[in-house]
Amino acid sequence: MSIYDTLNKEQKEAVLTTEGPLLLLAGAGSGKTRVLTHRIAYLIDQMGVNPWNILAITFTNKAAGEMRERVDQIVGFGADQVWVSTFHSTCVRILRRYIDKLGYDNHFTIYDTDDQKSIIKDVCKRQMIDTKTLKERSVLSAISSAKNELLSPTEYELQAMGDFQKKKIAACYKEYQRELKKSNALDFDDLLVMTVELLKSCPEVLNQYQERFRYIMVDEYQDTNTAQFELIRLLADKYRNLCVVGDDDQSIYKFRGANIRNILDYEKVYPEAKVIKLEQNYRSTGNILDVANAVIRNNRGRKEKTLWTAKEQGSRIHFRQFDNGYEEAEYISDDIAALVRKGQAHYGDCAILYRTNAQSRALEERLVVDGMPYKVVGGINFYARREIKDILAYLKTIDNGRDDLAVKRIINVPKRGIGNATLDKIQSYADMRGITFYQALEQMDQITSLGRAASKLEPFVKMIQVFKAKAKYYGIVDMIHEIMDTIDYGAYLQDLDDDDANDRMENVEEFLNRAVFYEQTHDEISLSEFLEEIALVADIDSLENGADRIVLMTLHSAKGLEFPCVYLAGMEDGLFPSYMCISSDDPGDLEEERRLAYVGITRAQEELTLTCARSRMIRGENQYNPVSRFVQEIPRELMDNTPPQTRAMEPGDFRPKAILRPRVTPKENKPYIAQGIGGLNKIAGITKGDSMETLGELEYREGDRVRHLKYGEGTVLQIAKEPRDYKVTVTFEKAGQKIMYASFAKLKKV
DNA sequence: TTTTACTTCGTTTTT
DNA sequence: CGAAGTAAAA
Repeated sequence: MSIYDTLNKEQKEAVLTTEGPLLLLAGAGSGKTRVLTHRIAYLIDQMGVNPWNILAITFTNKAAGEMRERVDQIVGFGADQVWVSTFHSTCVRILRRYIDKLGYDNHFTIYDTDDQKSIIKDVCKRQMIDTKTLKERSVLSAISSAKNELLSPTEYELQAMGDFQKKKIAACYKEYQRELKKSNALDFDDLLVMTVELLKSCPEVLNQYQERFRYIMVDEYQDTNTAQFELIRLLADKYRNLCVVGDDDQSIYKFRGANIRNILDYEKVYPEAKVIKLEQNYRSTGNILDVANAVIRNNRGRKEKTLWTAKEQGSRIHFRQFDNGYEEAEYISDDIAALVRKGQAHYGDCAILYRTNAQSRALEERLVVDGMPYKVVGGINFYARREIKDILAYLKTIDNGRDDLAVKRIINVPKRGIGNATLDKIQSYADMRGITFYQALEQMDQITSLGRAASKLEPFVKMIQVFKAKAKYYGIVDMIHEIMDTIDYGAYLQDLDDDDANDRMENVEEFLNRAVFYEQTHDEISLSEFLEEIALVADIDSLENGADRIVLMTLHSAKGLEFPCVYLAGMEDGLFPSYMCISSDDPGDLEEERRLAYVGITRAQEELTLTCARSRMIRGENQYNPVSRFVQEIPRELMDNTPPQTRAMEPGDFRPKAILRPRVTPKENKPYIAQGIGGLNKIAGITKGDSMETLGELEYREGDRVRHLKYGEGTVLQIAKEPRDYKVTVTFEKAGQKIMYASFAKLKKV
């Protein structure tokens, strides 16, 4: 009995088909990850393939991590040699080695969305673009789409002939790209574009990677865009051992450039391709599957397949309509509480999915009131938070002085009296000389126009130089401490907004934890590498498996996950499907939305509940929406409740009730912190289940002698109780007086 | 240069 | 409604 005997017929065939192009049409829950990992094992153990020659590509770090783990479990020897990674990390690894061939410095930085925005803002200003008619966001998304389609600025310009608007965008694209290059920076899309360009222009590099990656596997193939497709095609061109796995019914990233044709036309590009369909679902009950099939059936232009299950029919799915979003939230919260009470589920078995991130708020508020443990995935990215970005900008400046944006961000943080006027003077000097902003700073005595401002700049430059020198032998954690102490960041945060200071400090602490984790898990500590790993994290990556908490996330984030109990909230026409795509003239938009519904439904293993509200607060006003058309597509006999027919709104249909419920913001009263990214939900010294308000006792009092890791010994001058932490003032022998947070400072009584 | 008060605008979805 | 950006005042 081998590990391969546990596979069904189709799965087994997929595993044994090792040579040539292979398209795996894997329906939801059909065990595709299992097939992929077993296929890798089979290649290594049975076919004698060198693990070194295998590449497995996923979209998120989480997926990559899981695959890595499972491969490790079943492959006897050499599993760590298999290259398992995301598209973006793969590209970064290649570019770090060879991007100099494209005229970039191998030490490039990666710009995130915020960075992109500030660049494009500048560019638009210089191009004299009226941002009322042509918004920066649209320019940016046009550039992104162009890159996804591998269109260079010049090619885009050619295409724009005669189109006034497009010509403007083309000009922006060109200048935007020039700016990025000047800062030796790449945006997310560039990572792919540049890698493709590199492989196309350097045959010897291409050949090297073709030889290395003789067996290639791509997960979630339906979500690949043209650039990703081209990258894969190039790499696989020599040996043609390309196995792609995907489900056209789960293609939900068109807005991000995903090209559904990549999967639909796979057989045209690879005529010799073998196609295997995995249609047996191991995840959901028969009823849930029937619901999913009934909904997706309404889409045209899909590869025909019908999921089936050997599982029992299970209970009917649930449908409930409420007067407003608050009652919807209350119901879901109560329902989960009841399940848990009856012992039918754990919190961690339950997921609440919604269309837009904004919907999480009402749900969160309710869960907080009811004291339910939960965790929100998504929203504002952890690394996009102000306090984290500040520290990151310091690190980037120290690591790579060419990152103008980072330097400009921190030059007046904390306030040094350096304003826009000064910045502009330095920038124009830099432009004149063709040097970077930081280089201009270093030679500021040459900039005569600066006048008195120079005296404010000098200490800043000195400080960075000291940091740079220390960075040579300091670890990352030490470096962060050093920065924070030098600029007295805690005081700065408090000055900024006393209410938020605590939250922000917690985030900083979590950031430090990650730095510690990085140092512990890497033999060679490199600041650049650390910054790079951070740049490529997605929200979903943080979702840890073990925690017993209700998970809240968007339908998009939920792809690839499964839960015993799933709640789909906000099933209303206008919200889901969104108003945007109902009014769109492209019927494909609605189909994509329907696929999203399909993804949502197929996340459920046992119980599925659909909820909606008659009225809902959106953008500060009440909206009245009918029940989602996707609910109407579900046969009545599969539901425990009959949804009201969708019909046009008439006056007097709804009686909007005054909502008396006091609004509680999660911020003031949160048993579990709900923040963008996982792992965040711990506060030092407070274990899960504790309420934040029950502040632990401190082991020292005013007047006691204490020891600090960095400052050494001192005397506690004052302890002030704050909502979630103690603020301790200590006079240190060596370092002098410092004000710090107890949970952060980790003071020890002596 | 910094702070404050007022206006505007947005919601899909994110590696 | 709330965040974020802009104009005016200090």
